[in-house]
Amino acid sequence: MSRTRYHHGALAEALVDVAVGQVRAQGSERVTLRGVAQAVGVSPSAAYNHFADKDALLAAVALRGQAELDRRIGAALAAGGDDDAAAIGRLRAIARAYIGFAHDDPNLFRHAFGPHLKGAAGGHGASEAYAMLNAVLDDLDGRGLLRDGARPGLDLVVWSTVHGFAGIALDGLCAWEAADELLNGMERAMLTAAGLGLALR
Amino acid sequence: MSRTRYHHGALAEALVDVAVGQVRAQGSERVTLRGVAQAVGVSPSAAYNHFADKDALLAAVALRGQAELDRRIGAALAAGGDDDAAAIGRLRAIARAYIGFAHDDPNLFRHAFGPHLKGAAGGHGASEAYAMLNAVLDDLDGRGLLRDGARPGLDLVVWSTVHGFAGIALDGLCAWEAADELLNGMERAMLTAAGLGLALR
DNA sequence: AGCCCGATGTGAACGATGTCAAGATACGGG
DNA sequence: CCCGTATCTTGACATCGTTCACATCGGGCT
Repeated sequence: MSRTRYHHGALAEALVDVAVGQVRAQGSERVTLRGVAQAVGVSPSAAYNHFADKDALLAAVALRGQAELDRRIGAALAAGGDDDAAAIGRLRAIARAYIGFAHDDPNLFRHAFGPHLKGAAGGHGASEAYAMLNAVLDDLDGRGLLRDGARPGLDLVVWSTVHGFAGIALDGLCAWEAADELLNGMERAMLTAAGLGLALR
Repeated sequence: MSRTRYHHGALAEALVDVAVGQVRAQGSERVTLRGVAQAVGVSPSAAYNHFADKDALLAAVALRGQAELDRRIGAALAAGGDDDAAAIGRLRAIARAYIGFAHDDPNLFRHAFGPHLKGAAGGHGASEAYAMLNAVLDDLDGRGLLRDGARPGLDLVVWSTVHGFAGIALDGLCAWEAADELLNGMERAMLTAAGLGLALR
């Protein structure tokens, strides 16, 4: 088995790599199957040995986008201490990573949550990011930092809020700088007075 | 001035009408300039007398989508009494109308918040829906139903939450039925104990 | 009123795109 | 060593966005 099988070997992977780059740079609507193939150095129809459609290729790009979100959130949680303040900080870190992805990589973020997900992704339990958010919230609850009865359903509320803000800022409907205001408002709503004191310290 | 000026008169409006219908039915990505022109009964190039681009036409469709959102939220607020329970009900009604738009008209909703907004819309103050949300929240605050210090920034939090849930459900990442859970979670987070009692009654 | 000019629409054409069918080519197992 | 199969190329087709030259309507000026 030589390093490159036939002309390319892992053409599928190469196509997705380049497609991710072009989606990042130009937005998914301006990405062309022919353009991706040419950038890889291969004939346009070669792609049809690995993907049924242009849509199938774009679906793979969407999954890469989801993976990038998981990666960013995982990285944001890497550091941090063990006290209450650090627990609150982890929630902020998740939100900042999520919003930061949308801010730094708008085209890929938009595509990662576009109509191309339907074909491949599982339920919302499939996302690592969602599992990490639940762990952080459980931690806050265990520390008694959440208001009474606030925990059930809070994962969905927080996820929706952060995801929604990212989309709204992405559409230019509000300024990215409003993220601080959003996080403060979120924490004011979900934390006890003690937790709030820590968060605003 | 005859009823129809030249062959059509208000061709621009007719094109947008048909384009809105096709976006609704097929999703904005599958809408074709030629198809819209043919449905109106006009040559493809005729559209270029009224729109610079296909993108310009789609931008007009996006504005129609925003208007439809305003209309739905306005209609949801039409009825309702004057007591505290009705005030809380109006917040729920806004959220349900917003999510209902995404549920009933997924393609138009998605397009209304797509990249085509950048060209035409103003800041987030431009949306009537946003103004109505602020009025409802001010009313709740005036009635003392909001937790201490919760009002500043709450508009952005609520808007983000509802918008985010709509997007997440639209992507199939969670069930539409979770909307109830979301609304309960939101109210648990923002309302005082008294308000909560009313909301859950 | 009658002509003229601008607004509006038509038709044909060009380049680019997604997709497919048929043939060529290289890799890996017998 | 040879052959089947997976892989890639070539060429073609229909469709799409867009443009250009031209036709046609209709209101305003004298």
